[in-house]
Amino acid sequence: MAHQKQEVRDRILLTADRLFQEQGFNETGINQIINEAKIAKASLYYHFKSKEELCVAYLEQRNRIWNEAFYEFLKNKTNKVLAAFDFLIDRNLADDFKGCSFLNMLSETSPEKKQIYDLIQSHKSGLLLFFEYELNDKELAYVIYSLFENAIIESKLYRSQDPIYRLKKYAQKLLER
Amino acid sequence: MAHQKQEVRDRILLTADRLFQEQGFNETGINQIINEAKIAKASLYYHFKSKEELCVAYLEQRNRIWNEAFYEFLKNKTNKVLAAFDFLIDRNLADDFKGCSFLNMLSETSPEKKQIYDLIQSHKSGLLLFFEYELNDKELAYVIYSLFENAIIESKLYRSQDPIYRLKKYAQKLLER
DNA sequence: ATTTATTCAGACAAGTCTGTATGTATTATT
DNA sequence: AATAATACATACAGACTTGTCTGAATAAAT
Repeated sequence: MAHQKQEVRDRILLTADRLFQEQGFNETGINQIINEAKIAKASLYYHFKSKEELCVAYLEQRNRIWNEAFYEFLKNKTNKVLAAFDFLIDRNLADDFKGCSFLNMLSETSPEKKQIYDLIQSHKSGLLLFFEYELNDKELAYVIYSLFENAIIESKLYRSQDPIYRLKKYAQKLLER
Repeated sequence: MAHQKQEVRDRILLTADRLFQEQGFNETGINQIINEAKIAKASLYYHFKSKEELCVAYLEQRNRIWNEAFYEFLKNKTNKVLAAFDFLIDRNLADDFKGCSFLNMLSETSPEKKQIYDLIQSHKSGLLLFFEYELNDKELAYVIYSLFENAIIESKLYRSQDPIYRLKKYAQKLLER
């Protein structure tokens, strides 16, 4: 096998990752991806047999990247639950308030695409699991998780970090009981 | 002015409303709308000068329809805050778990479309205002509002009413303090 | 050295998209 | 009855979409 194989495949995925986040899935065409990744169209279809398959690979990669960054960020934090909210602030600065890639995809796809729904579900389940693990209280975890999710959405909608600060504070109060 | 004017305009909006919800905005073409509404393309562009303008009218109408149904549902309920969660269950049954039209649009548009962002913001602000009015406690209202929002999203993602029941129960506990 | 895997460039198919243009027919207002 | 508003059908422009195909070039594996 050519040693460039991974390189080209990765370049496709990295470019798709960036464009899907910046513009959304349906607003990003195959042609734009191959132009910006500087690869031939035939090379894309050599690695992915359809745009949907590329979408699946994208979500898998996104889940990996997000989790790595998330747990890396929380590494040296004492209160990881509250620190999770700070992570959102960093992300908004990095991606200009594009919001959650998985929720964005959820709005751009349909339940018939089972593989895609599954990946979104498993990303969100993993996140909820984190809160459950940290809090040892499933009910409280689900509430904090909801605040966390809404913090992402509201900060995207208003293009402001304020909702995050505010919801973090409310989360803190709930933890203090 | 022809008395049919409103009729045709309404038929366009009603059809767009149904299709945008069923399939999403970007997945719905102008041609499908005019076919299903049984009107001429020129008639659509007579009433709306672009698809984006149709989008704006759609969101305005959706906000009206949603609020009417919402407050009608809550009319005879004693605990309106908790009843709001029951409203979500009804809506999921009616629209087959399509989720929130405004959040769906949020994922399909960009902040440059200011008018659209504004309409989404004002819909969500109105909803938050409802909770604030009912609860007389801005902090609690924002928390319940977050549970409500996440109830919509999770029930869509898992195509299940369970998240709503669960989050309603947690909301109830928060109210009881 | 030969086979196999990978990448390239780009034409092409077959369809979609939004929006415009044309001309006519119907309806309402004055 | 004359004028203006509305609605019609439909062709068309021009750009876009995903995906296929061809044929050659390069690189790796055997």
